[in-house]
Amino acid sequence: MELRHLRYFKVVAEEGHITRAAERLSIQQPPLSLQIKALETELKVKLFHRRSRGVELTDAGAAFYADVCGLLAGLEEAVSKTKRVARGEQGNIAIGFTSSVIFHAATKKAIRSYRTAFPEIALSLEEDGSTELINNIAHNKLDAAFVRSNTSYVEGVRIHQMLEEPMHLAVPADHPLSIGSSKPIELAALSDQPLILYRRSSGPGLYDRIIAAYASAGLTPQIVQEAPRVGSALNLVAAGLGVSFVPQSLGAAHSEGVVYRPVECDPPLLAPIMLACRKSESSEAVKSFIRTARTAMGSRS
Amino acid sequence: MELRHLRYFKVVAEEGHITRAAERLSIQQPPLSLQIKALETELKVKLFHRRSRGVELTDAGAAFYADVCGLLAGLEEAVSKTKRVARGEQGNIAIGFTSSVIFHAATKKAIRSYRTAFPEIALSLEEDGSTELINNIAHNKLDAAFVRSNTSYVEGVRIHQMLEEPMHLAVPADHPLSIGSSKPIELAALSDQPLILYRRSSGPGLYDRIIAAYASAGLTPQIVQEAPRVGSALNLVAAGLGVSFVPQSLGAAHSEGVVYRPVECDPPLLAPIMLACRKSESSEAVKSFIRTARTAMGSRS
DNA sequence: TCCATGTCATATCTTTTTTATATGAATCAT
DNA sequence: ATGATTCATATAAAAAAGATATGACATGGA
Repeated sequence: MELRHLRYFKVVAEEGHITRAAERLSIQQPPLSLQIKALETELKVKLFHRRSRGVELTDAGAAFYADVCGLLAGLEEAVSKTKRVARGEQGNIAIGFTSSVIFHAATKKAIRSYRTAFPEIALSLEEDGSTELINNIAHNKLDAAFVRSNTSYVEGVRIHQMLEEPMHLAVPADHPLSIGSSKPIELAALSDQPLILYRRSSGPGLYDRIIAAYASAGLTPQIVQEAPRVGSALNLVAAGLGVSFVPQSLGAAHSEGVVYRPVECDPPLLAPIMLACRKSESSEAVKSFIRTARTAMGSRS
Repeated sequence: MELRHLRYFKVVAEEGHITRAAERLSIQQPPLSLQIKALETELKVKLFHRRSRGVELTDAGAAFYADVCGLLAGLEEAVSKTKRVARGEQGNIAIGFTSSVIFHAATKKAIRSYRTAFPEIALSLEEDGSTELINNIAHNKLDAAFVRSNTSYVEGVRIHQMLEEPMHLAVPADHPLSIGSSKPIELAALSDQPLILYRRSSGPGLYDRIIAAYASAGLTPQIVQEAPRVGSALNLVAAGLGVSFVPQSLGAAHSEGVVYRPVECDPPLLAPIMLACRKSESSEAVKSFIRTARTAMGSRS
C-alpha cells in the first residue's frame, strides 16, 4: 500500500464518483479504478459499493475513510513540524549548569531571553559538576552547559568564556575578619586561616585558580575541608569551620551567618562562567541557544 | 511522498546505516540511498548527517522519525479496524423505535442480546413515529427500526413482523368498566364510550387495526381526542377523558389511574411489533442485528 | 604515510508500476 | 428502446523503482 492509494481513496470517497474524483486528481478514470481495486484487493476488504450512478462507501470503507483522513492530516502536520525543527523554531534542548552559575543574574537572563525568543523550544535543565556536564555533552546527553572550568579538555567539546566575576571571601559572621566588611582583604591576611574548598574532581576550575592565587602571593593554603559544591562550602563557613572563596554572585543567595568581603590580589582572583558546547554543533536550536546566551551575557569572544 | 519513503526512512533511522537497512528491506543500497535523498529533497529538509561510519538523524530527522512511527502504526491500526468492520465485528448502527415498543420485553431482550453478542458495535437508539422512522431508513439515517405498522410502503424498505401481542383496553380507574378487571370486555360494550386514539399520521398501524375491529363488530368509534403517542393517550385516559386501546406490554409501564382489561373480539385485536430495514442491506453489522432480533423475538417468518 | 576497508554517492541498465487511450458492459432516464 | 452515464477491462506508453557496477571519501591499522 502506498500513500497514493490513500489519497485516491479519500477523493473517491468524498466525490462518491470515480470519474469526478479522477478529474479532481488530474488523472484518467481507468487508472483510478485500478488503484482503488488494488487497494481493495490488498486489504481484502470491499471499500465501495459500485452503483450505477457512482460509488458508495461500505461500512468498512467509511471506517477506513475516517482513519485515512486523520492519517493524511497527521502526515501533513508531521512534515510541517519537521520543517519547523529544521529551521530551529521548534524542538528541545538540554542545558546543564553547575550549582554555582545559576546564582549569577547573567545565566538567568540568558535562559529567559532564549525562552522568549524561541518559545516553541522546550528547555530541559540539569545540574551537575563541571566534569560530568562536559562528559555529558560529549556523550550527547546534553547540548550545552554553563561551567566554571576551562581546564578539562574533552574531545569534541569547545568551551567559550562568557564572563568573569570577582571572587569574594566568605567568612563566618562572628569571625574577626568579618569586621569592616566593605574594605577588600589582602590575600596575605589569610595565610593562617583554615580554608574550605570544593571537591576538585567535579569542578577543577575555581579550585585551581584559588590555589594559583595563593601560590603567586607566596602562600600555602591550609585546606581543612573539601565540600562537594559551593552551597555546602558556604554552610561549612557559616558553621565556623573556616573561610572560603566564592564567586561574587553567590553573595545574593546565601547570607545566613556568612559575611562576604572583596579580595585584594594580583592578578585579581576571578571566577569565570563558561559555556561548554560541541565543537561541531548541527542543531539549529542549540546554535541559536549559544548565540542568545553570548549576546545576553555580553560575551565578545 | 509515498509510504515507501516513510518505511525506508524508518528502517534507516533505526539502523543508522543505509547498507544494513537495505539488507533488512531486501533491496540494494543504491536505490535506498536514492529514496532517502528523494525524501529529503521533497521535504527540503536534511534528515540524516552522512557520517563515515553510517548515518545519523538530524534534529529534524529525529522529530520526523517520532511522527513517522506513529503514522505507520496508525495505518496498521486503521487497516485492522477496517477489516474488523468488514467482518461485522465492529462498527456502529442506528436503531429506531416507536414510543410503544420499548415497553415490550422482547425488544429490550433483542437489544440486550445484540450488545452481548457484538460488544464492539456501538448502538445508537432513536425514538420517533413509525412514519418518520421508516423514512429515516430510506434516507440512510437509520439502519433498522421497531415499529407497529406495516401499512406504509416506502421504496427500498422491507418490514418483518416479529411478534403480535393482544391489545388491552385502558379505562380510567374510577370508570364503571374498571370493575372486575380480570374478565375480558366485549367490544360491543364500548359502543358509546368516548375513545382516545393516537395520531394516525405518525403511526397508522394500530389506529387502523382498532378502526377495523370496530367496523367488523358493526360499531362506530366515538373518537374524542387524538394523542400524539401512546403515553399521552394513557395520560388522557387517566384524566378520565375516555378509554383507549394499548398493547398489553404497556400495562407494565403506566398504571397510575388506569386499569387494563383484555378485549373480547373476533378477529382478536392484536398489536404487532415489526422490524423495518432496508430491502438490500449491505452492512454486516446491520444484518447481524436483524438476525439477532429475529432470534431473540422468536420471529419465524 | 599508505593501503585496506567500510560506507555512501553516482551512473546506467532492467524491471515493475503507473498512467493514458480505446473500448466494452451495465444501469438508468427519457 | 435508446442514448447517456459510469465503472470495468485491454493494451500501449511513460515513469519510477530497483539492480549492478563503480566512484569518492573517510577511517583505522600496518
